[in-house]
Amino acid sequence: MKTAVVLYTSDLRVHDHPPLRAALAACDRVVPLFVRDRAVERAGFAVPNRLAFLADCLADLDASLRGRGGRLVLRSGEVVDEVCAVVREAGAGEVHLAAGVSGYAQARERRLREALRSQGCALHAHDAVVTAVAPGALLPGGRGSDHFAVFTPYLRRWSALPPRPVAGAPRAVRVPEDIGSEEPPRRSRVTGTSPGLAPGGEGEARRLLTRWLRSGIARYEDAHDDLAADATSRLSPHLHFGTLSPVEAAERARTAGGPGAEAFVRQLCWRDFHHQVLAARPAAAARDYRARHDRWRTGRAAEEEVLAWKEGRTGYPVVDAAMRQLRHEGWMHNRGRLLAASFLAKTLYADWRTGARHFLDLLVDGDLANNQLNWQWMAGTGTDTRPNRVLNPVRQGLRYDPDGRYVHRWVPELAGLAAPRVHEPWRLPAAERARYDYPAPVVDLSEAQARFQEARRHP
DNA sequence: TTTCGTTTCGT
DNA sequence: CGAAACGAA
Repeated sequence: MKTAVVLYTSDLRVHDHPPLRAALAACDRVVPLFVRDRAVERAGFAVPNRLAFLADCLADLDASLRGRGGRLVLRSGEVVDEVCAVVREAGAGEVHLAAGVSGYAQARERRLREALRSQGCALHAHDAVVTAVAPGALLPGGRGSDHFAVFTPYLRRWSALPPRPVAGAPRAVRVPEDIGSEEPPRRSRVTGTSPGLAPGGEGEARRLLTRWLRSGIARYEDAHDDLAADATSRLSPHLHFGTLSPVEAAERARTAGGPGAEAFVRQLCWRDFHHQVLAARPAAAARDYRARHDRWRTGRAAEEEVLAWKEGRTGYPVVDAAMRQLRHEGWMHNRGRLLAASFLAKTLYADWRTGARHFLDLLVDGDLANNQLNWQWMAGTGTDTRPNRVLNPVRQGLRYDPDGRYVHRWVPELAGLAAPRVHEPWRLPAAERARYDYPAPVVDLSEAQARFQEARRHP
């Protein structure tokens, strides 16, 4: 009787799950294991929004496994210790998991492999579980480089790759009976979550994907940047927790076809792109990918401005709308992320890490690779070789929220003010402006622009 | 085969 | 500015 452990991390599903399939193919019994990792808590990544979403995911995964005759085993502690303990209890000869990209995930895999070897247990890390294409599977032509630094050539190669076949969910999962498990966490017990937080779980992910492909994706190409249209897939939390397989999402989108599908698959490729950058440069999670020698503003004034940004009261309506959506939903429209990030890093000229951290504190899809590298892209320290792009929040508002509906939704103080004026309320005559209980701009745009250009001129 | 210079282009 | 591709050497 052979037994395997499947360590779940960011892959909380039963469909299209190579580690689970491999374990079932090789062994009679499998222990599906999730460890609430103390190291994740120590790093401050176990935030309410994601803990609540995670609770849904674990409950759903447990239910799916029970429907197949198994169950999910839940532990908490140091991940290596807990896996080793379960391996011992189950007499397992192999452990399967999805390969991860972050420095932490890479170290975890290394430490796990070492610890298990001394117990005579093998570790199998599976590619193309967290991403559609494994980091390092595609490399640029010229020698020396271990990753792509430009998206377009990466997309070309990524698109030409034959996709890994999508694996179905297993019919049966036989789990040894004497392996103890903790109670799964309850979503309702998590405090401090965003009121409009989306539900988690693989079932929800699959319903969302089906609905998206049937009725949402068709207008994605035209409307994905329209803040009020809210025409994005909202699949990001499911991709982050792995309740949805990126391989399956891409495959089913390609089958659905059309320009919307192509634009959506392109976003899945962006996700892989950022993962392969982080896998090759794990330090980029906390340090400039390209040093631009920025002297980010510090001190009292800057801190106050950053606080106004976090609280959605910068006086720039579309920025504030985006920041309030983040607080309320634990999610933000992608266009909102871009303009909010540009505002912090370029207009306020505050350290991108401060903004990235705030996003990770609230985003239900808060993903190290996507979040940190998109922030770096916007801050001009990322892979982009043209570091001086600044998004003007007024122009962004006029362009991506032309009728002001997004601002009206999230900044109700301005609900009575029509576009285009809603994007620059400070230009209202003083008497009229006083009717709206809305702050004046924290900084002047042209002053901010000059300050930024000046700082970049003198490294 | 490998290295180097040139051209193109970048969410 | 600098990555990537490509063709010349």
